[in-house]
Amino acid sequence: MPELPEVEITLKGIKPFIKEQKINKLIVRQGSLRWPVTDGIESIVEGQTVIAVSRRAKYLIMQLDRGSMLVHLGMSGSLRVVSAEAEWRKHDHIELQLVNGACLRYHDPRRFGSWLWSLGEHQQLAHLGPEPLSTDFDGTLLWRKAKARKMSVKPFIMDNKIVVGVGNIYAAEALFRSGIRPDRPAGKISKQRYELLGSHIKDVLAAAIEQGGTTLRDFVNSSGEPGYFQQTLAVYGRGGKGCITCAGILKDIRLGQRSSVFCPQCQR
DNA sequence: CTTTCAGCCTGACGGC
DNA sequence: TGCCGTCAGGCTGAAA
Repeated sequence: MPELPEVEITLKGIKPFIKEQKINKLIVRQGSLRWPVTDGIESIVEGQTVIAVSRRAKYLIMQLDRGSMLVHLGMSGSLRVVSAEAEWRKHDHIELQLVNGACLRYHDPRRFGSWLWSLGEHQQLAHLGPEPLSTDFDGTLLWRKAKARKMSVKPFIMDNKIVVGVGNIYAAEALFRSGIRPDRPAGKISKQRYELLGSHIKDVLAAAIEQGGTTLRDFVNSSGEPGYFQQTLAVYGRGGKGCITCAGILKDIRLGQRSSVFCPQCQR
């Protein structure tokens, strides 16, 4: 499922094909996504040029001459560069055709993603926390924001107002690498341990980007290939199996309605 | 203010 | 074999 690394992989893959290219046509076959695709978006974007493509949190932003398209891959979405004649597959919902002949297909079985248009700033981007891979983010910031918070540390680091882009997979992995139990109250963790957690969040996200992202079921990059980081996962999806460090049995608990796997021996 | 939780959606999987 | 219930997950907005 696309988290920050998978969105970054997608960005890198699509950018060369669409940057500075003029839009020939946008086709919306299924506009019923997480939010309805902006009404009339097809005629709005036709003839405009893609000035820049970027990522903020798990959103992709395509900046046009006037206004921008905001794309979210939800949980099962992917964007692929295909040829103009490529067959439409089941769950291909949107196609962006460029004048240079490239086509971008948006595929999303669960339809939790979105594809929105706005002339100004998108509401979705208004109240986001810092980017985890930027210098704006570190363990000290986590420690400062965690003061007096009773929430468990795992849902805390997954809160977009604290830091963006840390989803269930990478939260679990970063906590394991840091030796911190996911259910420890956020406000009761030392500054020193937060420094460790902050750097492990950066490391695990950077490593996942290098491996092409994590593919559990749906994710493929813009060429249709899976990522390889799942081979590196120490705890996510391994509840009941042996810890890679101490061989103890990994525990699977629910925090904030999310499955949270950890090692009771290695994580305190 | 903080925290919790329903709802959106499809496909995979287990039990019967 | 097929039907049904459950789960997975990001994000929002309402409720507590």
